[in-house]
Amino acid sequence: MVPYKDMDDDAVFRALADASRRQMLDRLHARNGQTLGELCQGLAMTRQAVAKHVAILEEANLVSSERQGREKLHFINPVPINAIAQRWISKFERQHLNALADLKETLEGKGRN
Amino acid sequence: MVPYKDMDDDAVFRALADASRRQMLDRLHARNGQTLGELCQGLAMTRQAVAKHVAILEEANLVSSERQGREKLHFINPVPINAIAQRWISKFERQHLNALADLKETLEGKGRN
DNA sequence: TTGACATGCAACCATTTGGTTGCCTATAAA
DNA sequence: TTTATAGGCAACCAAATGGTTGCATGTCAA
Repeated sequence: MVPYKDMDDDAVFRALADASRRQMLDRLHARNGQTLGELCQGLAMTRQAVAKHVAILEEANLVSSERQGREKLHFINPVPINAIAQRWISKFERQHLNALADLKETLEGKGRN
Repeated sequence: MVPYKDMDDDAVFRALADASRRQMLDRLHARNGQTLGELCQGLAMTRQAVAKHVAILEEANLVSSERQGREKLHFINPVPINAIAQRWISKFERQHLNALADLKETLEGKGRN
């Protein structure tokens, strides 16, 4: 509803704070549309614990899901991560920004030669 | 000691999970080298609570500090945030990467004209 | 229809987290 | 040498977090 505010950031940052949840995002990134059962594999915890993590990822809008028959498919949503990277992290990222600026300047300089 | 591993990521992500700590980083970004007392101003919590947050930021290597007389000056360290942005978030950031690649290609194309 | 499978829901538990208060130490200033 | 200021340390507390177990529900297949 409300456009991106700091509260949304908070949910995303907190969702990303747990290594198991980051691993789930990794695995969804490797193969999108996995079921809850598939996400459970390789994680040393019960299915219910995984379901809770997934719920937190969904609340942060990092994962969306779709019920298909008796299965629930999960899809990663890169938008909130993008938003954080662009609006928050890039503030602290002088090196990257400067490197990009330098690259642009260098190449534009070449263009004018 | 050990180069950047996932355990380091974990400390950084968890340090970033708290809104008060992100605010402290914001404020250090706005003006570097603040004392503990200065960092306390405007935060609705005791100095001791702020000191704990600072300790967490220091353990995550996001902030370094230097004792100067009876004051302790705090400095933001952008390296871990850079590292996360580049190694972890950019994986999910197709748009940004593509935009950067496009820019590079465009400008290099100009250079060859 | 009956059984197996995928998921949901709720109660419960231990540990971590974010905060407090109280007191101590060190340095600067009067 | 007092006194005020900046910070450190430790005990304590409530709430959030990450996990469990037990059971219920919905759907596919034999």
